[in-house]
Amino acid sequence: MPTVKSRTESTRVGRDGILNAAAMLFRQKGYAGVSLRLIAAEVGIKAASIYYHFASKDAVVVEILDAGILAVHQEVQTSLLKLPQNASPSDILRTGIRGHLRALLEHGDYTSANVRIFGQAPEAVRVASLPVRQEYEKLWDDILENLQAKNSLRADLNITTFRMMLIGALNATLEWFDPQKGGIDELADKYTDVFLTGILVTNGDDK
Amino acid sequence: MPTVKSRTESTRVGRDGILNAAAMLFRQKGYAGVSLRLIAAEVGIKAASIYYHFASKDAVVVEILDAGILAVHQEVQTSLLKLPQNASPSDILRTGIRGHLRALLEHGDYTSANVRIFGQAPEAVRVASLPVRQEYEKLWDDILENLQAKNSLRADLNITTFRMMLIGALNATLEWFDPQKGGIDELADKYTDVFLTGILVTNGDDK
DNA sequence: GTCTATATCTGGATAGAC
DNA sequence: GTCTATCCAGATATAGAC
Repeated sequence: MPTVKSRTESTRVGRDGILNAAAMLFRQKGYAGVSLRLIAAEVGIKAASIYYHFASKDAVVVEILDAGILAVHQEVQTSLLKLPQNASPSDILRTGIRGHLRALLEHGDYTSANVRIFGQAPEAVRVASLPVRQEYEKLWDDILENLQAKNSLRADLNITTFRMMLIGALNATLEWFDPQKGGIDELADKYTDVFLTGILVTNGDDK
Repeated sequence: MPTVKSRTESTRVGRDGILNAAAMLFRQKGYAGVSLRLIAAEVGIKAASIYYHFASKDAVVVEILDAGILAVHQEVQTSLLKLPQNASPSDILRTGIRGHLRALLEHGDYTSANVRIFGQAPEAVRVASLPVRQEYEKLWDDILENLQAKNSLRADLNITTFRMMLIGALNATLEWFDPQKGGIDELADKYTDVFLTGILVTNGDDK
């Protein structure tokens, strides 16, 4: 797995160069749409050279999937840790949502590739990347359960279902988000507002 | 394009049989993961025979994409038309959401295939299926704009952004929904509740 | 660490028999 | 309307030179 440092520097050579190029291509074309020849061409080497660094195409894919989840996990977690102790439930959710969207839409070839190709990858690949995935899900479950225990979230809200709804909605932005038409933080605010208080005009607001 | 009738009967022969088999396979394996040989094997014919019915693999894909959107469109639209004239904003949204989820999760090889492969298909295929897609988006925009004009939705809600959030969230259920663990209508209710009024405990409810 | 060369397989697509 | 046979491009992967 590439180090966070080398990845943010978008290394174009060696092992990390292969992973960076592969992540970008998988994000665009999906699992079966990317060949080792294509990855190699992007890096500037020949396909056979990839086998010096990786045992197979799927070995490359597994590393990209794991790195993608880890990147969102870290972004969300460190954002939350920077919050003051007395942060409100709204602040906590807004910060988590913003962190996820930033990791996905801002510097996210690995994260985006994960969202795009997880569902199409062979069974063995999906199984191999499950543990890292489930840890991220647990991060959100913990956040949400904490808030519910403090009576900040509705008692009848099913945390597991809402977590899947939330992550699904956030990941879906990948299909249409255009940085030209609006910032990530503005988008995070809009999503947070809907999830927190919904879209209905509140009855009795103007009484 | 197959007729609705033959599609619900899951025809296994001829032109419609090819489309049915292809839709099921594309849903599972994505655009590049499905070969004409695989489709043919599923139907019980040889790959070359597909060319009697279709000009190319992408011709098959385009028909599946269009049929998938049309199926959701019709399900949502007819559900809404059955509502009484005095249906509440909540009823309208709940009905639309339930219709979309039913089309997607219940009898939805075409609809599911659309969600899965649209993003991976070649440019030409995506362009070809854009008009039908945009018509469905307009259906939702009309619903939402009507409600906002009646002052039922918050005035500051951006309809386009919310429509993308809504459809994205609904489509994402495809990745994890398991009919063994809960019904579609219950899921639709949970999603509707969150979208309508959010997840926060309302301040002042117990005053 | 990357190359050339190659083995083996599978992909979309076409020609022509039946 | 489906078949067999085939073309050719592209896929993963391996062997061995440099």
